[in-house]
Formats: sequence, C-alpha cells, structure tokens
Amino acid sequence: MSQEIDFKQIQKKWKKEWLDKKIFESSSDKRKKWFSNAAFPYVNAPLHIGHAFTYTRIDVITRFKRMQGYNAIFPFAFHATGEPIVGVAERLKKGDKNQIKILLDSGVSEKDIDKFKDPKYTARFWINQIKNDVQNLGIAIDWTRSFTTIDPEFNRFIEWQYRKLKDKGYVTKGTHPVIWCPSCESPTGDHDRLEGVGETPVEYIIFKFRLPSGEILPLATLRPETVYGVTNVWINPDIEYVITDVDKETWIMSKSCIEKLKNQLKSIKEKGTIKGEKLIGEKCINPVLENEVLILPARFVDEDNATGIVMSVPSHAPYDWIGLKDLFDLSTSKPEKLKEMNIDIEKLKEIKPIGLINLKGYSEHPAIDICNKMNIHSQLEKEKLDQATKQLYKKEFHMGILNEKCGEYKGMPVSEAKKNIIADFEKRGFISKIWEPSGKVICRCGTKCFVKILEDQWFLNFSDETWKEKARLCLRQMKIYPEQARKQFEDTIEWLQEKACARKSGLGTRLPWDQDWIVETLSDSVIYMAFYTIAQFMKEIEPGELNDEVFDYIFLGKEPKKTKLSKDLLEKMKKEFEYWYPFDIRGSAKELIPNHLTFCIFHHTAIWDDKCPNTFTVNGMLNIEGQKMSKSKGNFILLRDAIEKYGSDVVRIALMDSAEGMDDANWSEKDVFAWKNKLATIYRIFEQNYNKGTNEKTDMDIWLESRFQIHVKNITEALENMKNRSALTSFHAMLNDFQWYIKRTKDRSKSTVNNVLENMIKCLSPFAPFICEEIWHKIGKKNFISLEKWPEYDEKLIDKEILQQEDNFKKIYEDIKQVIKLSGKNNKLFLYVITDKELNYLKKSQDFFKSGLGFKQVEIFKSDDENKYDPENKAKRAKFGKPGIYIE
RNA sequence: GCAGGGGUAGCCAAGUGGUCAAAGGCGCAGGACUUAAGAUCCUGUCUCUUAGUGAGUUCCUGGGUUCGAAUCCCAGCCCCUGCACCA
Repeated sequence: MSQEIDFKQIQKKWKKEWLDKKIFESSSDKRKKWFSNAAFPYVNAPLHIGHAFTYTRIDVITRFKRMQGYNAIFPFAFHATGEPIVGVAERLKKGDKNQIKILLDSGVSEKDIDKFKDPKYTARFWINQIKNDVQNLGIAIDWTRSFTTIDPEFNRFIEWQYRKLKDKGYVTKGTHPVIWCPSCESPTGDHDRLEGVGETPVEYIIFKFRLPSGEILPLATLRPETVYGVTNVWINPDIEYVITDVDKETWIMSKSCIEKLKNQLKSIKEKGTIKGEKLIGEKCINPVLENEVLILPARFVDEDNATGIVMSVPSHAPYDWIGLKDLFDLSTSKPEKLKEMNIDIEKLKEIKPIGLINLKGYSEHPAIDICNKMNIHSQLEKEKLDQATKQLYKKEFHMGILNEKCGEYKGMPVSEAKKNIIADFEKRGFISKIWEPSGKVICRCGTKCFVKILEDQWFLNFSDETWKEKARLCLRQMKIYPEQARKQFEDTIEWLQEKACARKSGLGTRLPWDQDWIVETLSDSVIYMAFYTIAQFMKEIEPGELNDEVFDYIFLGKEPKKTKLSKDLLEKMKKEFEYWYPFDIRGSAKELIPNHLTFCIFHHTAIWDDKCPNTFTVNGMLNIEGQKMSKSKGNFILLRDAIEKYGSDVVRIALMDSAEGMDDANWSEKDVFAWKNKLATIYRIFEQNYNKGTNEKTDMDIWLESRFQIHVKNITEALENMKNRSALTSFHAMLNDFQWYIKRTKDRSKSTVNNVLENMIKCLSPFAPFICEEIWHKIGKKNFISLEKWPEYDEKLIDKEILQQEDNFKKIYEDIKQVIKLSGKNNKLFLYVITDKELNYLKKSQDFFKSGLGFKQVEIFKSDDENKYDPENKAKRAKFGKPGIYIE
C-alpha cells in the first residue's frame, strides 16, 4: 500500500505548471471554439464553496470541450459596482465595530482595516484573494481576459451599451412608486427592512366627496366599485385633521397624509386644522351619485392609513356594518350622546345598507351575513373583523357580480368592473390616488416607511412588446440545462416590466446622457461577456480612446470615422469578438433566472441581431450537511478553508457528485472523505497495474474494452448535458468493471490495461485535474492531460456476445453464491448449461470458481444431456432455458 | 398572494405504463485483512418464506383511467426557490 498521497504538493505543482506554460490562455484560431463563462463574483468577501460549485461545473464542461478538440476559454472577471463596497467604507468611517469584526473574521489584519475606507482598495483586496482561490481550485481560466466593472475601459463599454439601448428606445424615463425611508432618503428594499418584508406599494383610490362649504373630503378605498353603496362617511372624532390646499383644491385629511402626498407629486399648502368631532353630523356629497350622506364617527378609522377618512359601505364591509350597528344601538340606548355629537337621529335611522354585489351563497348584504356568522358584535373585535374583511373582499373580488344599483357596470364581475370604474371616474374628475405600503414597513434604521413616487427615473422598458418578442425568440433557440428551468425563463419574460436601471449612489458607470445617475448593478452586468473577447487588449489602449465608434466597429461591424486606434488593433479586436461570440455556455445558481439571466437574454437581443447566447445552465443551492449555509448558523464554509482541509480535487469532485440539475446540493463531510479515499484508490490502481501484464488478449480483455466503450459513451453524453453527477456515476461503474476484471483474470494484456487506464484517467481529469495530471506524468507521459484528446466512443470495439456471456456468467456466479449461503456447502459444483458457447465460456472459468469460491471439484455439462442428471438429487430442479446449479 | 420546481425505502437519489421490491451511493449490521482505520475487500439491509424461489405490503394522501400505475388523469396536503430598484 502506498503512503498517504500529498494532495497539497500535487496541487501546488500543477497550478504553477499550468500558469507558467499558459496552457489555458487562447486566441482565435482555425479550430472550432468553445466560450464558457459563469456569473462573476461580487468582490466584497472571500468565495465560499457555493461559488466553487457553480465555477467547477463550468470548469468541468470547459476542460471536457478542450479535450474534445475545441479552442476553449473560460474567462473570469470581478463585479465591484453597486452599494456594498461603498457601504463597507462608510461603516468603517463611522467606526462600525461589526464591520471591523467582519473584516477581521475574513482574514484581514488589524493594521490594514483603515485601508478599507477606500472602496477601490476593498475591491482590489478581494480580487486578489478570489483570484488566488479560483486558481487553487484548479479552474482553468484565461486570466489575460480579466477585468473589473469599475475599470474605466469597462465604463466606456457600458456607456456604449446604454446609448445603444436608448437609441433603440428601450430606455425610458418614468415615475414610479417605491417604499421610501424618509430618514435614509432612499428606497427601502426587502433586504433593508426590519419589518414588512414582501410589502409593496398599493394604490388607494380617493373619492372626492364635497362639503357644502366647498372643501373636499378625500375618502380612501381599495374598492372603488363600492362607491355606489356608500351610506355615510367615517371620521375619527379624536383626530386633528388638517385643511390643506392640494394642487388646486382644498382637502381635509389626517396630518400624516401631508408628508405622503408631498412625496407623491402633489403640491401641498397647509392652511389650518380641524378636530374630527367638529365634522361629525355634517353632510357631504357623493360625486358619483350626487346624493347627500352623513358624516359619522368611528374610532376604527386609522389616522396613519391613507387620508384618515373613509367611506362606509355596510353591505360589503364588516367594519362599516359593525360601526353603523353600534350607532343604531346608541340611538335607542343613549340618544342624548348622539345629540351631543350633533347627529340627526332621524337621519341616522333612515340609513339602510345598500347591497351592490351579488355573491353566491350570501344575501344582499354579505358583510352582515359574515358578521353574524362569525359572531362579531363590536368594533373592538379587531382580529375577527380583519379576518372577515379579508375573506369577504377576496370572495367578492373573484366571484362577485355588480347589480343594477351600479348603473352602467351592472352585470360586470367585480374584478373587471374595478379597472373600468377607475379609468372612467378618473376622466370625470371624481377621484384622485394615493399610494400606501401593502403593510407596515420599518426601515433597518427604525423609521416607518411610506410610498414615494420617484420622478424622472430611468427604466429599461421590458414591457416593450417587440423587445419581449425578440427575447422569446432567442430563448426558443437556446439550450437550457436543465430543461426544467425553461418554463421559468418563459414566465419571467412575460411578467417582466419596466425595471429601474439607474441609482443615485454606489460605484458604477454614470448614465452618459444624465450624469446624476449611475447604472444599476444588475443592469451593467448583462453583456459583459462580450467584453471578455477584447479585454486582453485593454492594456494597449487609453480609456479615452474607447468611443462609441470603436465599439460600433468591434461589436457591430460599422466602419469608424475617427479614432486614434490603429487599424491593426481594431481589426484584431473585431476578429476576436467575431470568433468567440456569442458565448457557448453561461452558468449560475438558479436564483438568477428571474433577473440576471433573463436580462442577459433581453440585452443581447437589443444590441445584436444574431448573437443570442447559446446555452444557460443553472444549479441549485448548496446546503451544508442538509442545512442552508449561513454565517449565523456557523456552517459557512469558505472555499480556501475547504481547499486547505481536503484538497482541491476532493472539493471539486465532492461538489460535482453532490447534485445535478436544479436539485439542491449537499456538502457532507463523510461523502467528501469517501472521495478522498476513492482518489487514493485510483492512484494505487495505477501503481499496481499500469504497464503490467503480457501482450495476449483473452475474452476478459475484450470484455473490459467493450464495457469501457459503453462507459465512455455514457460519461460523454452526461457531460454534454451538464450532468456531472451522472458522469461520475458512470465513472464509478468504469472503476468497478476494472476491479472485476482484475479479480477475474490472472493473465492480463498490458495493452488493454494501459489503454483502459489511460482513458479512465482522461475521463476523470475534468473533475480532478491535479491528481490526474500527476498520475499522467507518473506513468511517463510528457504532455499535459489537460490538453489530451478525450476518449472517443467506438461502437466497433464492443463485442456484444462477450458482454452477454459475461453478464450471464455474473448471474450464475451470483446464484452460486446464493446457494452456497443457503446450503452451507461448497465442496462440489455441478453446472448444467444450454449451449456449447456457454459450456466453453464457463469451462474457461473453472479455476475462478475454485479459487474464488473454494470449490474442490467443478463440473460443467450441457443440460440437455440427460445422463448427467442424477434423478435422486436436487439438480433435477434445474430448469431448461436457464442454467442449472447443483452444489454438494 | 402570484409564479416556477419538487415529494421514491433510515438518508441522498435513479426510475415516466408491464422486464419494478424499485439502479447507485451513504448510513447501519455481520464477516475477512490489519498493531491500527475516515483504509480495502466480501455479505446482508420492507415482511414472511426459500438451495439460486415464492407470496404479501410499498414509491406524499384520496379518488379515477387501464388486463396492468412509482410512472397517466383529477382533487387535496406538504416542502423548496423567486417576486424588482437588491447583489
């Protein structure tokens, strides 16, 4: 047995050799090309093994394609645009202890902490770390093509991209509601929230009811269709309302509404205040029906929600019904209280709920039904009321039909009428709008958020139907691995709408036509793969020379009018681009499907007519021992630590064996060790068997070569389809067959053994390149296995008959073992077979039964030879059509 | 809530109409070899039965189609992922 293999030493040696000999760097040539790439990392942290999972998958296919004879490259770049790196700097400047700890934990030394106040330093620092990790992992990168997204050359490229998009009309200016933190003065994304993850802006309709004095009472509702059933208006008597000029009208509304409306593009001027109770008992006019309704008190009216005034539709809103019922009760029990509040009791008693919506299974007044059913009696039963409201709104929206009280909308389903009503009333000036978060949102800074309408924002107009159609067409031409993911791409193309593509802060490229804005980070990383084809020339070029004409020439073939760059250089860049593009495969984790990868399709179709990406491949999440990897759980595994502990080959192969398709992978230490041992075994197999044996071939040599062809076919097919795990399963089978061959034969053909072993190690080399390179040289080869020719499947080398015979033999062998186990005997073995062929084949293996199973005597006969049956013994049980076994 | 993917033995997972009691791996149990094991090799791993066999009960749950279903159809339950100004 050989000593422990020094994986680390082997790794170091070949990493250096590969880099020194530049074997993974390449330019255009006569060969067919293969261009791989993977989503680049964001450079604010070291890589973890989840990154390694994605990158190794792409590395395996690239190495495989290279061995198949393709001119293959896998370039790599670094993503530095956006907020996080700037965030680190800002937190450090504030002396954030947590941030310091994060850096220290990531291996930064204490004296260097201050340097991270410069975002560019942060980027550079992590780029070096990441590059080293990627090299240690054995990812075969062409480093001459690397860049970062904050390089000035790259900025020029993005400017070109955005001018192209704008010229084509795909960039539009618009206003858009966002959840806004007034303290941070920025949009509050889901990840920025203390509370309210998933809440989005929703639009309330404001009905402008008029007071006799001319002021407007803005009644906010999510159900404008119920305006036909308004019986009264609710105002909270306890709140101080404000009288405010809103645009050209005068509104009465809650105080907190002012700030919201200011942020929603309304011009606001505060004029005075009025206590809610002062308005109780007044009348106002419903602009839609032009009828008078009473203003009544209700304490469930929330000051902070919309305008702080709501309309009452007791037939369809449980709160309204209960509120009204309370007042009815009061009018008999304590009429004087109502009088105190200036409420006309006669008028109050005249109020009757107005049913508007026919709903199967309910009466004319579904809200009353549901309150009765749920036994709700008081405004204080908030939980029950909320539940009832939610339930009823949903039912009515999906199943309700408006009745004759709703004028022209009679007979329409609620879901349809709603849209029409909003559009119609807007034209007629009855309504206004206000945005609110769909639920309470608290910013990380602790401030309550509201909705702000951002003006003059830049959007990528993914709603554009011609653009969508191009994207659909492109997707149809693409290969998606696994194919199950395609549906999600299709759906994403459909629902994608205007996407804000610029922000005010962070690192990045300024919008060329509007310097206030910086291209948002998901939007500046969608066609950068094209930049890989020319990035190696950037050291020869001043960024200033990279104008649109240059890019137009390289990427679109338009002759430049004026450029300082030499014709020769331009020519070279153009040639490289045209040779490599479009790329052949791009890989990432599956969560990038609904954003990045689909954007990538859109942008490619926008810039080029004929450069639709060829293939996307996505992978699942990587779990650690069945648990989601997270820093807080303490099961976060950095790539460099994993490499240090197990070695790169083991990390790679364990990852590739952990899952395929979109399944979530699992990193389990016992599986990792199993692979470490397996690699050691393979190493030993070479030591023990390579270059040993005679020159004569037996049936078993032909069998092994035949089996080998089948495995080569399977592994090749699996790799073509990005099925890394299946490929490794076939590799296992290959290894098992070799071991069976060793067990079965004493006399082996040297040429068979060598041939099979060489091909075996080639098949393994994309997965475990270091150890394979080592073995390859150990057996005397001078060239790199990484550049060797992939074994080719040759059907002619398969001897089906011998495969069949050996299959048969294995079955008999299994049966014999079974019988030995049940009978406990292994002295004499009698085999009865059907054909001469079987007879001959088995006779060659007589010794194997003796040595392998311990029989002293082995006799093999044809079973149609009746003489060989002993009528008294159990061998009679042997059936015709199947070989029979008898053991004593 | 909307959209996509999925539920197969202790665990991971292959399997899309009969050849399926269901590959492979891990784990577990027993054995061999070792001073030793995260090494290697052999055997077993739904239940009963058995000289290499036969029978019964299984592939989330409940219905259905079929001579026949893990596989097709319908309903339900559960899990994972994404949902936009965030990388």
